[in-house]
Amino acid sequence: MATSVFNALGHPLRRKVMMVLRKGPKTSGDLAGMFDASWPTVSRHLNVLKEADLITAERKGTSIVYRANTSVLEDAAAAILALVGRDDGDDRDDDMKEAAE
Amino acid sequence: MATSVFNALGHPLRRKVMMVLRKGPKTSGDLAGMFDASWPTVSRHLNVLKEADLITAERKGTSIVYRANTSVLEDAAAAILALVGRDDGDDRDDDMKEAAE
DNA sequence: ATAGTAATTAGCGGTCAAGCTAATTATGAA
DNA sequence: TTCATAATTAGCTTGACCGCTAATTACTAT
Repeated sequence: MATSVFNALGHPLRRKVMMVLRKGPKTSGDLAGMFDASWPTVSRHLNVLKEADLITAERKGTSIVYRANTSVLEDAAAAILALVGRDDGDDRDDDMKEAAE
Repeated sequence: MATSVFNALGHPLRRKVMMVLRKGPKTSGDLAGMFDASWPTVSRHLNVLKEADLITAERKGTSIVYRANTSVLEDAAAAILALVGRDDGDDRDDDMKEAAE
């Protein structure tokens, strides 16, 4: 869960998409036109963001409108802050060997 | 810069290392013993975190002590919050086609 | 049905991340 | 020096990611 969010944000173009989207919804074509990458490439980046639940897609006639899902971004920020100091205890202890205390 | 931080946090084991390290410094051996992964594997994960400046390494006799670099985590959280709403204007507009307004 | 536009999916080549074992460096002790 | 321990680096395989072009799906309009 957190993994997919961080990985999604781990690409500059995808962060830029989030920056654009937080100002308002945009269609795939709008976004594809904003970057140097080809349309299919942008489309796949959008899919990565969607899989991470960072954006939502809604068909609007012939276009598909994308919107930022700010609550997930807030969750991600909270997860980092948990790493910093305050223990909000996310992150399951899988593949941990023992109690690690 | 932000890319390396997000990618570093994009692996569960590395987030767990950060969770452990924020409670206090640990040697590579300590950390290697906590996870199911082999020692070299853990070592490389530590290196990824170090490259992202999320941790620091200091030789202490025969061991190497790792410490969390909380300020970088705070920066990462700030970067996400910038994505959420407040415009602290990180993230350079590389590979952007135009003004995108 | 046909044509046109919007967007994704398929497929390809190249690169990079992740895991392992084995080999190597580095330090400390005898 | 020699031995033992700590940790990384080297080498390998597997699988995922990134970017492209070409092909395909989805919808609108005529």
